[in-house]
Amino acid sequence: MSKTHASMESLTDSLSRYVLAIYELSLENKVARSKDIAGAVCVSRPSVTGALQKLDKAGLIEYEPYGYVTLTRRGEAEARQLLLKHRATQDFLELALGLPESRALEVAGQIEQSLPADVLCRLVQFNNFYRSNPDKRFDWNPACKNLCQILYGVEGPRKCHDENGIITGQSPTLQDVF
Amino acid sequence: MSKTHASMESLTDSLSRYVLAIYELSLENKVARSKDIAGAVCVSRPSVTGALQKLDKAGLIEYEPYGYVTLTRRGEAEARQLLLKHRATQDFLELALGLPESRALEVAGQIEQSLPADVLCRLVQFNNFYRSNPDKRFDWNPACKNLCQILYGVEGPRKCHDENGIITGQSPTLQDVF
DNA sequence: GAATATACTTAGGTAAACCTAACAAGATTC
DNA sequence: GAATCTTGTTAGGTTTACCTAAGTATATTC
Repeated sequence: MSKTHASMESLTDSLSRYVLAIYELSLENKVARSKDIAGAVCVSRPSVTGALQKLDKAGLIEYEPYGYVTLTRRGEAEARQLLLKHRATQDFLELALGLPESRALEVAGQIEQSLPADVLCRLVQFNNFYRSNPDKRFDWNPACKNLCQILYGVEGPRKCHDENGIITGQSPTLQDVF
Repeated sequence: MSKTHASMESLTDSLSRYVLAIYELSLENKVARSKDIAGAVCVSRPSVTGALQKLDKAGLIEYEPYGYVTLTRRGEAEARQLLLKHRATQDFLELALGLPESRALEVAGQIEQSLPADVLCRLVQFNNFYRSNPDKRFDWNPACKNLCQILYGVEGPRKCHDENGIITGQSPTLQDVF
């Protein structure tokens, strides 16, 4: 019988980061240890303890104080779903928006949380179509007009990517034209 | 001279919702009143008071207790940027992912927050390209294979859109196949 | 097997973002 | 102009998610 794990309609952003870390550590090292989770999620060890207690209550991990951590079947399903969201987002950012891999990885981590399953489903289909139809892709080369020219027919204050199509980190001050 | 408004590197998700509401109410009614902001953001009136105090300190609004609220120049710039993020996201969801307008609006509100400016810039360019090149679009019609077929070569547990290409709200249980 | 080091937890605190209940300031009405 | 809304604020509480400092368990070393 054990616990009444409150099932929890949907994981918070914060908790899902822990789930993902546990999943990846388990693949690497067979088991996930609290200290390594802290490292992966970039929080203090006490924060991990608190998160583990919640995840345990929610039935997503198997966990005894001072013991190793493993994902339950439900936890693993959750982790895979998160991973798919991440991958789909990253794919899209590289494939369709032409972001360099490192930046796509960064941004995907911010966006993935807010992808509902129906949108994810379509995004995956879209990516696949776009991947296998290179002729339909938007050409991200320097010859492309920049945002402000396309949108407003005026020269913008700054470009958002350099001559090589690599983003500069500087964004155009959209306020000036919108 | 006045206040040392702490400038605040970046608005929190919550505060930006208030800024947007103030912007839209100002357009409609000339001025924004606390009660209407509460209605627009869907929070209690005390929550609005708290948020206004923070936004005032950050230099984004002009605000005296018991008075009307107006955006400063910086606040207005912030609001326009947020609006652009929202519009770009919604456009993308309809144009590229084929979501119906109402659903696109819903989901855009969740995703927009996490769009950095460099990605926003590219997204706008992408949308514009996609809008003016209908031949390059992915055809979201019922004949298209569903997610699971494309990805894994197997029939999925459920479709994520019905015969008319309208989403059902039901998402496929990706866990089962991924 | 006692001493030390590492790993984990508890205790207690902070900050953001919300809430309800109660009070105060403006605006309306009679 | 006093009584009564309506609106806005303060007071005090909750939850989530983090933190540091200090104590406890386990593992390692001598």
